[in-house]
Amino acid sequence: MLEPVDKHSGIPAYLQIMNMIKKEIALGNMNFGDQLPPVRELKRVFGVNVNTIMKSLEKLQMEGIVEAQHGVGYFVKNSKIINPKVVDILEKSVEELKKMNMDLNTTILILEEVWKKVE
Amino acid sequence: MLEPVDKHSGIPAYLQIMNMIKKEIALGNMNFGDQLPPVRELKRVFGVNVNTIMKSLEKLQMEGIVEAQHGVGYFVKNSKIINPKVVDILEKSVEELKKMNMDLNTTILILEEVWKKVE
DNA sequence: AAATGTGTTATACTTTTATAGTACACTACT
DNA sequence: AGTAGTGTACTATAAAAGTATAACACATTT
Repeated sequence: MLEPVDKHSGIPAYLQIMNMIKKEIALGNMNFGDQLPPVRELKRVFGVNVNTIMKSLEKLQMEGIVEAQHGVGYFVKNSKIINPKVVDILEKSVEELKKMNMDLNTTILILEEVWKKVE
Repeated sequence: MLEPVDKHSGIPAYLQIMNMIKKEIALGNMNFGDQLPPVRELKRVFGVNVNTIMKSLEKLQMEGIVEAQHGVGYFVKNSKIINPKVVDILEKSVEELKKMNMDLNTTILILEEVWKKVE
């Protein structure tokens, strides 16, 4: 689930953290009302400084995805779980793409391009 | 094709530039042996400084995707064009995903997760 | 030889990202 | 009241990313 940040990816740590938390919520591993691990725990899990955690959480709060309660903790505010069918669709596509020796990065690049054009 | 960098995305400019060039090559819009636009032109197109362009091109060169020729230009060295079927697969998936009101960012998050698990 | 177009390098500066450490404030519980 | 667990705020420091500007070096054309 929550893994240490990749410090060599070039992507800012706070963005990676935001994305991992968003992913957990989208996949239903964290649900509305759930309490997030304490900032000191998150700091340990992600392997970054408290300030970096704070920046991620503050941004997530601005996006309305989590909510802070002083002295208590952070809570999931967003209830938008994705349709399980989404995972099915992607699994089938990924199976085919892997057979064609596609790598993840290139796939994402093409996906972004296709996304602009479709519809 | 080549668009100005998004300075508010949080993704470093040199990474965005690398990705756009990789995409052009993967889609077959740039082919083996083709000359890239001059650095001063790229600077104009992407809306960044020459040094940022140089950083992107040097990294692409290290990855074996382009090659520099001093005083002449940069050339595409990589010939790996993707199978057009890849675009077909993704187009169909994107159509369905858009019907379910999925957004691009969430889709990419789930895709990364699915990529790890499949096969 | 000169001019032009190309890549290359250097310097100084600003902003963003991240680390580290410390202290403070609020809540829940006994 | 006290204490443990939580978030919050502040300062200082450093590293990375990007900008602005200028000069330099190589290749091609005239």
